[in-house]
This record gives sequence, C-alpha cells and structure tokens, in this order.
Amino acid sequence: MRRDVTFRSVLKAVSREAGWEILRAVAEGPTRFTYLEKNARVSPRTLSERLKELTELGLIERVAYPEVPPRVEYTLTARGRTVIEILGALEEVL
Amino acid sequence: MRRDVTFRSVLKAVSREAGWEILRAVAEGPTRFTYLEKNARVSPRTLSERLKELTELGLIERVAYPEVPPRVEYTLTARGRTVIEILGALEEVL
DNA sequence: CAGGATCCAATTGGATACTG
DNA sequence: CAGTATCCAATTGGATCCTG
Repeated sequence: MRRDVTFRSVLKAVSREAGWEILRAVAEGPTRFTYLEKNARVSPRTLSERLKELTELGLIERVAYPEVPPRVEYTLTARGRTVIEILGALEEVL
Repeated sequence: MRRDVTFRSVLKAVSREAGWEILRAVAEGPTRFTYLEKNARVSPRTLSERLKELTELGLIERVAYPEVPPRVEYTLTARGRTVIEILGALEEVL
C-alpha cells in the first residue's frame, strides 16, 4: 500500500516524533530496529510506525534477511538522500 | 512569549494544517486575516493559531494599524524567506 | 475586521506486555 | 530480533458563536 509521496506528507513524517533522528541515523548506513530503539529514544510502537511511514514515502528501504534470529536493515534511498541534504541545509541556517 | 526557534519546531509549524499555504501566501506580500481565511480554506481557530506560531518562530511579522475598522497585516521576515526558499526547493524535487 | 472561547471528534504517541 | 496489541493521556483541528 503505497502512500502518496507529496511534499506535505514528507514534511509531516520527518517532523513527527523521532522522524528526523531516524532518517539521519539510517543515512549513516544500514540500521537495525533495536539500534534505533535505543539510539533515537523512541517507543517501539512509534518507531515501527515511523519506519513504515518513511518506507512508504520512499525515503528509506527495508531489507529483511532470512536468518535466525531475524535481521532487518533499513537503508537510505536516493530520494531519502535528497531530503536529508535539503533539510540538512535548512537545519544549518536556523 | 518567544518560543524556541529550532529546526524541528519550524518543520512542525510548516507541516501543520495550512502552515505551508499561509507562509507562501504571506510571501507574496502583506496579507490579512480574512484573505487567508478564505484563501487557505482554514477555520479561524486554526488560522489564528498558525499565525501566532509562525510569528513566534520569526518567520512572519504582525503589523497592526490603529484604524477603524482594525487592519492587521502579516509580512514575511528574512528568516521566513530563507525557509520558503529551501523548502520550496524540496517541494520542487519531490 | 481580527481574532477568542467553547465543545467535540480524530490523531498521535508513551508505557507495557506479548509473539512469529 | 523485530515488531504488534492494548490501553490511555495529550495534542490537534473543525464548527460555531461571540467580542474589542
């Protein structure tokens, strides 16, 4: 279920709880759920929701490895990189 | 009562209901309450809140003229112009 | 004209416990 | 490990009516 990738929806997602932190963490390299849970100080409920949102918006990508125990990594997409760069520029000047 | 002007709070304000529309309308030139109420399709309650928020964030400025009937105009600040330009660039590429 | 006050419905997110 | 389910409190915004 792909959601409409509008300017507004991207802004909303990023400005929500832990949205920006998660995006930036993933931009550093493949990132896992548990790492984010600790590092972004966010409840699993919200983290899960945010990851799904950012994925549906095409800013990050979910890759699951068929291992035991399960391993899932999130990586930045090209679109995500664009968003990071532009919003990062805004963050700089504010 | 000045609120902390952080990257996050600016993103939030702009991504909220009618936030971006209001900012862009004001960027066109001095803008009045009633004009925005009709043009941004927003309830007076939300419009009032958003204007206060954008003002406290230093993105727009409120100028009241001591006339009867009262006239109030909102104009863009330099900071507001910066935000418009950067976010506008993001809107372009999405 | 430019809002403020009130009431209400929907959305959002924390805490916690549980599962494939 | 990577989430999901549930319950609950706070936030947000529409509709409507009122006022300096």
